[in-house]
Amino acid sequence: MPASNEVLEIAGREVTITNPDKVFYPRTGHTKMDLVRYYLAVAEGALRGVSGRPMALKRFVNGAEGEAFFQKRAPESRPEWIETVELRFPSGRTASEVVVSDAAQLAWVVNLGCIDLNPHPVRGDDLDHPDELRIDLDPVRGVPWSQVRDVAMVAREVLADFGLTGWPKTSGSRGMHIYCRIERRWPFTEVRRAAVAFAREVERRAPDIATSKWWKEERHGVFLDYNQNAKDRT
DNA sequence: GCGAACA
DNA sequence: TGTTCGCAACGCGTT
DNA sequence: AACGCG
Ligand SMILES: [Mn+2]
Ligand SMILES: [Mn+2]
Repeated sequence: MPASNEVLEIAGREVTITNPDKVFYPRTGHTKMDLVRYYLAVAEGALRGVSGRPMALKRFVNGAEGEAFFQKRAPESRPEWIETVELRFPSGRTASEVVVSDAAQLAWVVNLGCIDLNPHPVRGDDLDHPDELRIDLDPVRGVPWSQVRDVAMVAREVLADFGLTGWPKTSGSRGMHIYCRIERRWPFTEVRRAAVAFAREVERRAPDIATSKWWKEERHGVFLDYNQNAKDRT
């Protein structure tokens, strides 16, 4: 296989795809270029989820079955059309994270080996006030998808009681996220408090299938991971 | 995945 | 020109 | 402060 790169013209930018023929999905033989094409096909929906939001890069440089690593800081070498925002941590350290808002930027992060996208629940212009409350459903090993769905339906009832609408999506290989748009009015600590209360209420209504216990050992069924709403979580 | 260092 | 090597996170809860 | 967790 020739190792020549592929240069795509996307949204008026030239995006280089390195190792386009590299197999990223050994079971099916799909390549890195296949993944790029996939993301371009679904770009409208993908961008709706990540646009304007800083994101952590989870890089699978050796394909979907290889080990991944997280990267918060945008690579130093990048096109001038890659946007970043500077996050500041309590430690005083900072990180310039990538903000993807168009298809060219999307293809660029996919080329880095990003298979799934991990945006923060904030917009780049206000890093301290989330506009999403995230209900993170993490099934413990062995819990069937149907049970994740059942818990989601309970979550929907609780949301409805508060006049909120949830937008579900798959997350990882077995979980689900339910995103709820909220006003950019509360800091992370307050949004997280709401998530804790929400998790406990779902657990109260469906104790046989849902849990809000932090320790793995104490969990049964589907874990409502309220800490997903803490700062610096994606 | 990539740039730097090295043969 | 080809190969090797180092590097790529951090907040929060519990004890 | 160290560890579990994602
Ligand atoms: Mn999850
Ligand atoms: Mn989680």
